[in-house]
Amino acid sequence: MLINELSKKTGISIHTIRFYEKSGLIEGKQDESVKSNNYFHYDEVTVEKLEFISDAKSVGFTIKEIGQMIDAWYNQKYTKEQKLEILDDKLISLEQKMKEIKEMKRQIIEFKDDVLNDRC
Amino acid sequence: MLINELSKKTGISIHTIRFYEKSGLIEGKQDESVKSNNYFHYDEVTVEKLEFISDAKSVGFTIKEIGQMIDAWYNQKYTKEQKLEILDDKLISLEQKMKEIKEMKRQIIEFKDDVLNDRC
DNA sequence: ATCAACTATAGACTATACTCTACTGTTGTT
DNA sequence: AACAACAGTAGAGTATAGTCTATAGTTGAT
Repeated sequence: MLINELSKKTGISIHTIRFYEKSGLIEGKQDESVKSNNYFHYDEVTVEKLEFISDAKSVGFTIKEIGQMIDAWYNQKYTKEQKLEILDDKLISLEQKMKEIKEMKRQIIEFKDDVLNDRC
Repeated sequence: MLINELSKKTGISIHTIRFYEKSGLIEGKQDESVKSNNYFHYDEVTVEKLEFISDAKSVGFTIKEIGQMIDAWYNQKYTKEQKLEILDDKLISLEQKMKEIKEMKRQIIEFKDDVLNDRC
């Protein structure tokens, strides 16, 4: 599919998709047999990746971290051991985020309690 | 205390503290009786606020959102009802973040499984 | 053949959250 | 009095993550 269809499928703007491509997160390929244009074609794996990017961004991962994860899963840039290390690293950071969120919840509930009891 | 001590106590740089002050998150006060300088003085509540800011930032809240929460707790800018609404709103967004993190964990564990079983 | 809709590239612009520099004035110790 | 260490303001610079504009060429329907 071309970029317009990819954009519609994922809900991510064409500009942003191009930005992700420049950042190395995704990659379209050009049809060598067609010489009249240089249009890029994208496959279902790219749709998957973009969905993953959206999810990963919303939990706070940076483009760089997301790129690492994508490389750890879809590419052959790393050895099996390196891939597992990267993914484990991300799991640990998610655990950390979980803890911080729980603590923040506790804190806000305390704030609420103070508001309810006119202690602030 | 003066800004240097505040910085050392909280581990937040003087520049960043000034940035937070300009952004309206914290507020030092000047000693009216001293005319020779315009040094700002900070209290323990400011230390508390800065610690809260650090925590809130690391769970992904923006300066704006953090400002709202601080206003909801330390200031009289909002009515009791508005304060509770703001805090409840933040609790909901934390719940949402938790869900997303759990889903991302599930996803990464799946990736790991694929790596372990040579499915990618 | 024309024209809207699409594609690509390059680069400018924006928002957020800092981070640093320049400059000036104050305080405290020697 | 001198001077390092600290204080303030103003504004420039940086990194991240987009977002938009300009320009030019391509495709497909009429």
